[in-house]
Amino acid sequence: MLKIAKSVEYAILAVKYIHENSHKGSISTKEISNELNIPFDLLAKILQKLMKEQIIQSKQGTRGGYSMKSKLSEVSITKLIEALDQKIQLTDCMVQNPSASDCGRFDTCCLRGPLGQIQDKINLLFSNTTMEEIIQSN
Amino acid sequence: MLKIAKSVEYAILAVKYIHENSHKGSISTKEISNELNIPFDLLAKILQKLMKEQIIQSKQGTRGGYSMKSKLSEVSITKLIEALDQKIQLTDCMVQNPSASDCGRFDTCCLRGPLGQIQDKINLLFSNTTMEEIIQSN
DNA sequence: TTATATCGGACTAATTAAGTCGTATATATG
DNA sequence: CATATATACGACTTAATTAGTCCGATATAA
Repeated sequence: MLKIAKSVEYAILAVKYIHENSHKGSISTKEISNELNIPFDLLAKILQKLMKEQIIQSKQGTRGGYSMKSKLSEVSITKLIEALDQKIQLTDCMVQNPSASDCGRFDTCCLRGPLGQIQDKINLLFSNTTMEEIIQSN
Repeated sequence: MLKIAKSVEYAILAVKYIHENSHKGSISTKEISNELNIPFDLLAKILQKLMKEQIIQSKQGTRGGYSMKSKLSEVSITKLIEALDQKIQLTDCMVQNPSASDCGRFDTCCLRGPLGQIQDKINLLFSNTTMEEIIQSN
């Protein structure tokens, strides 16, 4: 219960790897995949999404690969989560403007209030944790 | 991502219902199932687990059903989660004594530290929220 | 021109979560 | 004491989600 997506885990590990090997220039998906034991195709999709959000930048073609674009201190876990089209959502009815189609018992739902508060706090935990802190803590 | 189990949702709703209808005596699974639109068999299993943990008590046979056993203020969401054999676990490697079989990259895993801290705080959020507060907030 | 990369969508497999079924046991009531 | 109505509990099936794979296209250094 309350698992974060594997793609988010992989993204954290990959960003760390790219940062720590930045002296080498562009780092290929293949290298990261091999070093971190992350399925190549899956990792490729993840890196492409991080690139679209300008967290990393890419260079195509031979000797291509990825390098950091954003500063580590600006890359929160929340930023990674959003880049990967994921979201923190404790229940089906915890959406922006919930309607009866989201919540089986919309009118009498006693969960949105208290769980909403918890969810907000969880969101803060992730948005206040940056890649800089994660890398320093090792 | 980060969804709580439906069984936990149902448990919260059911405990609320049992409490609010305590004047009627024992409340049957059938009544709760009908009123809250929760699948009967699933709800039955949930209530049995809550009973084993003494959150509610049961009376078998005709006119049987469930009534509250614990005080609302003593029933935290964490208590419900545990009664339902669920647990808060952000990643596969966030277990008590992680080994290489839990964590694909055990030695170099940079997630257990920072995510562990977040997980601890999430645990607190759930253990500090009781059914009393949930019911009052409506 | 070729080998090596990223790009990006469609598809499949695996895992987990949700829900169902069957049978046994308990008990109030006519 | 028979019957209807409940809980008890394990096994099983189905649905949903998540993870992982495949394929063809484009870009580019050597």
